[in-house]
This record gives sequence, structure tokens and C-alpha cells, in this order.
Amino acid sequence: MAKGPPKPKNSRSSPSSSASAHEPNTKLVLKIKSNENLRRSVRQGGVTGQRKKEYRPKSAMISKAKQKKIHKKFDKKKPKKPPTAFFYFLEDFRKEFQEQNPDIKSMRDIGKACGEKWKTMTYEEKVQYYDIATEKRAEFDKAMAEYIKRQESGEDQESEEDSEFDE
DNA sequence: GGCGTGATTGTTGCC
DNA sequence: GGCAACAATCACGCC
Repeated sequence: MAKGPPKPKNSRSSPSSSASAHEPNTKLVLKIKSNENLRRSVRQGGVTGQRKKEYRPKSAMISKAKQKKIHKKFDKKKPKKPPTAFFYFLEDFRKEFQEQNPDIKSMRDIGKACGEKWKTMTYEEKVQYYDIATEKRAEFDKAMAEYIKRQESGEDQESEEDSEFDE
């Protein structure tokens, strides 16, 4: 049983929920919810100019680079989403993969290989990455809470305008 | 020179 | 429950 398929959704309460154990989830949820409002404004066309309710192929999606830029412009001080466990694994995997396959440098290929490898890994192997991701998420929650606080108190408004002028 | 693309999974919130 | 967005990475292509 211990080696059952990893449940992403459950990974929140996963292996070492060192973070969420400190505070009730509801609090965190509420905090992130507020953040989601900011994101939604972007989603609904605030930046992209179109709602993405329709399913579209990845190729048709707005480029991540563009999204990054847009996001940067909107709130430089906003904490970034922490990488997921898979992304931490991807870092390790990429190093190994490039050592073994120096010819393959494309992240497309690495990503594919990493995805396949990830699927073959046991839960125990993934635990360490889930652990890191959980910790980072706890940090992210804290940072986000502070960020929202500042937003509500209006401290960031000036700096945000500043950042826009900065661009 | 600089910017966009692609490929992957996990997480999370809204509808 | 489903969908959409976003997180990192970086060689390569295009303008």
C-alpha cells in the first residue's frame, strides 16, 4: 500500500506537512483566495485581453514568457508561486539527464523524459520532493499573507505605481 | 540582441 | 468536478 500511486491532491497533506500543520488550512486558503482575485483580473482579460474559458491547445495559449512579463509588470513584489514537487525533481533530473545525454539540451526533450521518469517513480522516491515543495509552499503562504496585508493597507499601491513607471 | 516557444506535472481557486 | 493559470528551465528560432 505504501507504494500506491501518488495522489497529487493528497500531496498537500502529504509526507511531511510541516507547513500546513502550523496553521489551519482555511486561513491559508483565504489568503490565497485574495491573491486569486488579482490573478482572475488578469485571466478575465485585464491583461491578456481575452478570457480563456475555452479549451485551447497549449500552442495557442499565451506564451509563458509573456505572462511572466505581464505579471512582473503588475506586481513585482508579489511572491511567486512556489515550484511543485515535480519541478524540484526536474532540476535534479535535468542535471543527470544532461550528463548522460550531453547532446540533448532542449528542455522539451528533458521535460518529456522527466515526465516519463516521474510516472515510473515510486511514492517514496517522490516524497523528498513533496517535502521540499511543502516547505516552500509554507514560505509562500507567509510571504503572500504579508503581501496581502500590505495591499490592504495600501502600502504597495504606491510602489506598484512606481514599478510601472519604472518600466 | 532580444524576445517567444516548447514540454513536463503539480497546485490551487473559481465556476 | 472540470478547467485555466502559473511555477522553472534553456536551447533554438525568428525578427
